[in-house]
Amino acid sequence: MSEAEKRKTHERILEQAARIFREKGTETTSVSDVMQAAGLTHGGFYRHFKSKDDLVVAAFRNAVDGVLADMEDAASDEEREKAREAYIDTYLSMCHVDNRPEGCPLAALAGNLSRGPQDARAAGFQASERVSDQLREGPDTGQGVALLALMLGTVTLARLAETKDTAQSILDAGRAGVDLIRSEWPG
Amino acid sequence: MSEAEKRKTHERILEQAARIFREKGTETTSVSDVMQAAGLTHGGFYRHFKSKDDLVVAAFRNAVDGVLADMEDAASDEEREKAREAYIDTYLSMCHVDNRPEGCPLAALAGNLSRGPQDARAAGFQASERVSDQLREGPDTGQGVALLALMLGTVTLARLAETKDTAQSILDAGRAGVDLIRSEWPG
DNA sequence: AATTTAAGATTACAATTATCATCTAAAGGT
DNA sequence: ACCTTTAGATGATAATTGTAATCTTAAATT
Repeated sequence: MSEAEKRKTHERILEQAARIFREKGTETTSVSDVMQAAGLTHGGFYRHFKSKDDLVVAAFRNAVDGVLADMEDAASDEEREKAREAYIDTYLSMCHVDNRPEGCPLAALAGNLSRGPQDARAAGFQASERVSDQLREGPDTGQGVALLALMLGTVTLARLAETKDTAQSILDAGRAGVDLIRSEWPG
Repeated sequence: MSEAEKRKTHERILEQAARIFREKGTETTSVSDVMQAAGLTHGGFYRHFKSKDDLVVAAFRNAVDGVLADMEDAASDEEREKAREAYIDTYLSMCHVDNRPEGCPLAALAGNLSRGPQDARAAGFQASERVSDQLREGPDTGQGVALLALMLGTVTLARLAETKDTAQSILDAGRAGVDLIRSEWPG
């Protein structure tokens, strides 16, 4: 196993962890589950991470990097605006509601992180700042925060719905609120 | 132990469960933890509930009844309006951010419920309908949904913050959004 | 008063889990 | 070619947990 091979394995563990944690939650997912998803056995885990808590934070960060890439890597203001629009559309879509493993890490894990260890909560907070910072359109950071809060809450509620129809109507309500906040935000 | 005594015990288990589940989450809380908080040992648990999952649902419902009592029991429209205002103020307060055990059950558990068993998710959905129904001010149910989503998301984000100051600024952003949705909702 | 019932305590059990120790084979440096 | 290191596998350990069986005592019923 070369150095590069190890990095690849490390990355595979991270990515699978990011998926499974978002899908099933961190507490109901065992280290063994993650390693198995990465095509490994549980024993080698501690060559890569200090503890499960450590993995939770690293995987969360990895997931955040993934969903923010398009917006943060935008070269021009035009591109950023386009990426932001796409982000919101995707966020408030039925696809996002159904697709937890690749969806917003905050929508999936914020509740868990905030009652977890310090660095987990800190990672969650940093993520929320990065996202809301990308969402805001003016100098007031509050707009970005309100948008993220509304979007996150909307998907959380939609994921409780029993039918696609009700889920969709929840998404529609969230979208109407987002439009309002984007067009009428004071300042 | 009389019949009434049993009901009291049952209620005590429910209330402690509702508190601890909101505080620490359902997966990191054991049946034993709950029974201990109720001043009992774990053995008698199954005289009261079929399973832990059963308790989770019952405790959640109990918690929802608690937080909705003021609004749903309002006699007049004036009282209801007053209760709604108080609900929103309390919801978007630092006290709520700090006080998970007695806070909104959806803010504390929605993420967990939606990936749990059917009846847990169903209970979460019903709760969201009851809350959003109380929050809306007109015929459009969407407004209530948007308000709940924003408030729930706001508290979720505020609970990630490291300092009271940042938490408060998140609450302020949520409040501004709520005001907007209340004053400018279309229709 | 005698009998039955069941709430809650004690104990037991099987499954799961995070973490560690040990083993192996292959990579990299000598 | 030999030695050292280490990624990953296998296996062990100790703790926790959900659930069930059994026991005890006090209430409800006869």
